[in-house]
Formats: sequence, C-alpha cells, structure tokens
Amino acid sequence: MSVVIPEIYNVHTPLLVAVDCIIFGFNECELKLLLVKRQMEPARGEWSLMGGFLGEHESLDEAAARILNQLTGLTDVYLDQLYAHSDPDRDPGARVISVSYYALIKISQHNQELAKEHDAEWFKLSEIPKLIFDHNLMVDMALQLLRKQAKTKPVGFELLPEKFTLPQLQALYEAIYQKELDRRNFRKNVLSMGMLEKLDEKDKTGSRKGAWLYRFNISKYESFRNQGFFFNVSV
Amino acid sequence: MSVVIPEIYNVHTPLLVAVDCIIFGFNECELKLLLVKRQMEPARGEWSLMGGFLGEHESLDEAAARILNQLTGLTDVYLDQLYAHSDPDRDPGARVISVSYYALIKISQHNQELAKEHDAEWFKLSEIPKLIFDHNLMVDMALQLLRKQAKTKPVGFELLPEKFTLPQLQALYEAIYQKELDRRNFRKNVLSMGMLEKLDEKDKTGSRKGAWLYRFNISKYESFRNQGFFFNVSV
DNA sequence: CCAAAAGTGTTCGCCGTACACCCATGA
DNA sequence: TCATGGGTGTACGGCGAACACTTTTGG
Repeated sequence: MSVVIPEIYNVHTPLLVAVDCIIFGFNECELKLLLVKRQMEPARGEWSLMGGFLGEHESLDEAAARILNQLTGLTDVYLDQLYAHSDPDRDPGARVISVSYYALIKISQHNQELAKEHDAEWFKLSEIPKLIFDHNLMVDMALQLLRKQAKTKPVGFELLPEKFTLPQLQALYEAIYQKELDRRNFRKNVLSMGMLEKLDEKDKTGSRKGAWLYRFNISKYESFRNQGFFFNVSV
Repeated sequence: MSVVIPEIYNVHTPLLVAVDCIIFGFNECELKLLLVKRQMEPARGEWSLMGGFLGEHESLDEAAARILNQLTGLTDVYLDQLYAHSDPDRDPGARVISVSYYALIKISQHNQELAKEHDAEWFKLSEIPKLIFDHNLMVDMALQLLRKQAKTKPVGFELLPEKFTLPQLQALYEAIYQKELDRRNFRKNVLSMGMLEKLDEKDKTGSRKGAWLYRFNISKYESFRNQGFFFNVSV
C-alpha cells in the first residue's frame, strides 16, 4: 500500500539533517573531548566533531547512537540532545541543520582501532583547536549543559570506571567546574546522599596508602528519586 | 558564481523540518496555552500547536518568530528552543522533524482577530485536550522547562503586563508550580533581589485596598548578573 | 461596620563553608 | 624515617520555612 503525501508537504523545501556528537571523557585528572579530522569536503582535514546524516528511518537519538558507535565501538552510552543549529550559512557545502548531542563515555572502554581509522584524538578541554563551522559553539553549549547537569544528576559517573575512588570523583568535579573543592566537604556531601557503595578493595595506583573503591548504586538513586530526594552536589 | 554541492551531500535523504510553538499566557490566576484547530490534512480539525515549515533561507529561531507572529501579531516575544522531535512515524503525512519552541506572551497584547482566523483558543493548563501527533509531549516538556527556568531566570515577567502587583506575581508563580506560596516569604524573596521598581500607582481592581504596582528593572537584573548575582525565586 | 485582600517581622533549623591534624605505606 | 596522598570532625553564618495580626476601603 502506498502512502499519499498530502499536497501541503510538497510545497516546502526538504533539508539535510545531520547529527554532531560532543564526546566527553575523563582521565589523568583532565576532562577531554574526542575530535576527528574531517574526511570529506568542505573543510577536509580540519578538526571537527564526529557527525553524520540522519537516516531515512531513524530518529535523531538513534542516529547519534549509531554515529557514536562508529567512532568508539560503544553502545548504551549516555547521550543527551543539546540543540538544533540552523543558521542557513552554517555549513558552506549545503543547507544542513545539525542537531548536537553530548555524550559521556568511559575513556578506557572505547575502541582505539576505530578511533585511529577516523583520525580521532583526545584533546584536553583547555587545548581544543579551532573546529569547523559552528562546532566550537556546540562544544561550549555542551560544557555548559554538563556543568548544569553534574550538580543535580549523577552524570559524572558515566565518565568514571565502574569502580572509582572518592579522590577520583572529586578530581572529576574539579575538572568539570575548574575549581578546587574541599576534600572533607566533598566527601560529606557525596556520601551523605547514600548512593555510593563502599567496596572492600583499595586502589593503590594513586598513593602508597591507597584509596577505597566505591560504586554508584543506581537502584538507590532511583528509589530516592521516586521519594522526591534528588542528587545534589554543591560546587 | 554558482555553488558546487559536494558529492557527499547528495547521497543523503533530505527531510522536511517544521517548527511548533508552545505558547503560554497568564490571566485570571491561570496559566494558559494558545492552541489552534489544524487547517490541513492529515488530522484536519483537531487541536494542535501552532506550527509551520522552516523556510529555505531562515534559521529555526526566525521561523519560530515568524510563525508566532502569524498567530498573535506580536514581535520581540520571548522564545526558547525546546527539543527536536524526530520519531520517523511522528507525522503520518510525511517524514517531518519538528523543532519545538516555547513562547511566553502577555495575553492581553495578542491580536484576537488573527487568533480567530486560525481558529485559536486559550486553554487552561488543566484542560488541554488531546493534541495531534506528539504535541502533548511537547507541551509537557515546555511546562517542565518553564518550571525550571522560572526559578532562576526572570521569565515570569514575560507573562505579566509591564506594570504588575506582587499578588499578581505570586499568583503567577503559584500557577506555574501548582503550589501555594507564603505571602511574606514570597515578597521578602522577590523584593530582596532588588530588581523590582515600586511605582506610585496602585491597582485597585483586585481589592478595595488596592495593591502597589511594580515594574521589573531589567538593567538592574543585567548588572547584577554581570556581578555574579543571579535571579532566584524559591518555590 | 464589615468583608476581603494587602501589607508587615521574627524565630528556628539546616545546609553550605571554612578550616588542621593524623594515618597508612612504599621507597 | 619520611614523603605522599588518604581520611576525618567541628563551629559558624546565612538562607529558606513556618507562622498571625494590622491596614485599607468600598459597599
């Protein structure tokens, strides 16, 4: 059975719709971004966010997940839609609307082979190069959203390994907000939420004494949330 | 000089991109939404958000402003991009991505003739009918965003007349959060921010005694913001 | 004079913030 | 034994929340 497209839809101009991913990672006490060298014209060879076009039968969320998977090999990644960028002249090659997504990945888990194939590299936030089109703006917006969300949602844990130490968690928050935090207050704060599970292991890579490993307890988070108690880190 | 469209852009499917506006207003102590009876197939005659297609040479922001103007006659309205809705089956007539915008207008200022031409009506939030496609979802998301923003940005003033009383402002916040607020705490709170200007007039329509009129002082708001002091209403 | 809405201050508890010393361990 | 990072408790101030009576004036 064929679908009859109503007249009204025909008088309007179809456009290309793309998705660009701002991919955050965290290691060595630094917040980082995964960027690729663009492999197509225009602007071939310049640094760019990983992107692609929306397929005929997929949603934007699905396109973002597909594109992220192409570069990292990861599935089930934290992805949030950011903004639809639509300046008619934003892409000199054609009229393209781009919807940006921000992704938080565990940097140790991504597929480095795939990254190499795409000429991808991790950049410290402080060393982001000039990117094509409006991609630097996308990065700024993503960072703003990350800063907003990390206060009230447990997004930070997406960037850490499953097991992490409190000094690591604190370093992550310090990297996100570019601000030193007080150890005692930070611990009191995050532990008092009752969403962290202390394990019986220590991580001894960071110091002679070693730091206790913790795990984020997502089911406690959800049950607290249902009772109206929300995640809250003060920075 | 003609522009050569690079090959890569040609292998992808162009899509229709639309904009839908969630238009909030406030009067008689109620938060309301301006909805239209859809005048095109599919779903002709059903209740819908005001929408339209993105033009070839305009940005989404421009399209949203144009569409809002068609219905209300207003320009310079508070508009915020909300979300890009992209389920492949969301519009049964064709593959259409819709970017939703939320608008805050002063209900007394819109052009009622234009509204009548579009079969538009104001609905109390509690009485929103079933809308076409995913428009009810858009409304829910807009309300969530409004609730988030009204705490920390002076968006509420977009919904009130230039001159308003503190009881009116409080009623607006009570309508937004569906929650009664304490008069004394509310006044202390909003007055202490130092962004409201007390006028020498009273509004006597609400009571025999009359309530003092105030005006929002946007330049004080901006200078405070530059100093790191932000708008903050506790609800 | 009375009904109906506007206006006004104080108290209390909690949370965010500041701050300094001991602990465990490998080299 | 010492250098390095990990771990711990208390005191203060400010802000949000609770709460009740007086004022004005049109009918």
